[in-house]
Amino acid sequence: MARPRTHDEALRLKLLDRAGELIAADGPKALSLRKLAADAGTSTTAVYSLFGSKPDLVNALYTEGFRRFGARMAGTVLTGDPVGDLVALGSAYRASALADPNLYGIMFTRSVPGFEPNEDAEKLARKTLEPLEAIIRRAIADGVFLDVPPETVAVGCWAFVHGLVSLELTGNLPEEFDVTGSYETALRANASGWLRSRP
Amino acid sequence: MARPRTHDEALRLKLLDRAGELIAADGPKALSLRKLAADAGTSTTAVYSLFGSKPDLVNALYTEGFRRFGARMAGTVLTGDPVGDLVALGSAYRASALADPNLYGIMFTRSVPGFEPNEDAEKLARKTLEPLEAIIRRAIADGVFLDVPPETVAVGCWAFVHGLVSLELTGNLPEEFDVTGSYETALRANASGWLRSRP
DNA sequence: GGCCATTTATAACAGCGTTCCGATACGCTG
DNA sequence: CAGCGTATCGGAACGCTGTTATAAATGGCC
Repeated sequence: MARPRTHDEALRLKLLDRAGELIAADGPKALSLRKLAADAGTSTTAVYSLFGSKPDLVNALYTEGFRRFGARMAGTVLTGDPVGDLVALGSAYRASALADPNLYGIMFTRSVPGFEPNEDAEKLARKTLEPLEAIIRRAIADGVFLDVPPETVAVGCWAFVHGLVSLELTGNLPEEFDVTGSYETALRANASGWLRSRP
Repeated sequence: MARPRTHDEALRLKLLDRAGELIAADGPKALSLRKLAADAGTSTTAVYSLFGSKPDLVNALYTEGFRRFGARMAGTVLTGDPVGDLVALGSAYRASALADPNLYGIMFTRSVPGFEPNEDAEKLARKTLEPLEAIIRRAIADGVFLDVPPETVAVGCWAFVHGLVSLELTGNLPEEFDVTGSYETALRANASGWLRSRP
């Protein structure tokens, strides 16, 4: 019917790879379609026929970011102790964010102006929180956590780690503050707040 | 010695006001020096002699944002009950963010690419958290909270409200999630995690 | 083999932050 | 009061951005 892409899927991957590198190196502001196309040995219009627009390209990065992130979350080994498991999940969350801070910015803090994830990408993003919700539902059912809506607890835990991580990444925390040293203590305190009774 | 500003302080305020309006209306991306200057009836170079650069202008907005924010924080009435007071402070924090979400983005989530607050602005920002730290120091000294470094608790509380608010503002929370309804419950749970013993 | 849709590259458009230039207008000095 | 020096201001230009119109090249289908 029509001319197939001469550059094929290979160019698509090359562009995504290079886009990730540019963002990782100098932040989201350094991602320019012109530079990206030049680095990949093509022209800007190729990006447009492959992705549609810059936000659409960022959407592909967003999706890839959540794929990796979801794998880390799902791969965390759990013990059955709700508080301990929430701490473990929180640690994996931070490790994931620190491993690729600029990708984290795209995924959670809208660091690329004008980009909004599409519906599919958002659905994938939401699915990565399933391990968290499973732990909480179980803890409530077992009578270990307070009997409140599970989403309230899940959002509370998520907000806590997201807040800590994003304050850290944006440099809002005082320089002398030792995040790594306080992180688990704080995670444990936050999770303990949902316990029905103190251990 | 030199020619004083013909436009005086009046233009400076006019520019800042209009800049705030532009950002409030269409987000940080809509703040263009050209449009700003045109709206104020002057030219872009005036902005440069008054502020130095676009980031410097944003720094002025940042400072103004923290001035208002600090006033709200300091104006919160406290009762002496640590958990209740932390909930009250957290509510004031969210109210402040919802009142001017785009300003909140400038202050806490680096929503303007290329902007970094200068030292004075950062010092002012840090001072707005003093009411929070006072409550916590008192609660630890009174033996009501766990005996951990106060900064750990303060950052933990701050991270929690910041996380919740920023997830809400960036639209990352599921649409059906009722933030207002869960907010105080979650705040209370988070603060309770630091209690030495359950009430 | 020729049609046709589609990708591709070149170049243009509109916008951005910033800077150079020349003119202007003020404060200080004589 | 005159004039110099200097900071400010408006207009135009520079180099960059995302996006798009135009036109050439290309591979599948009849």
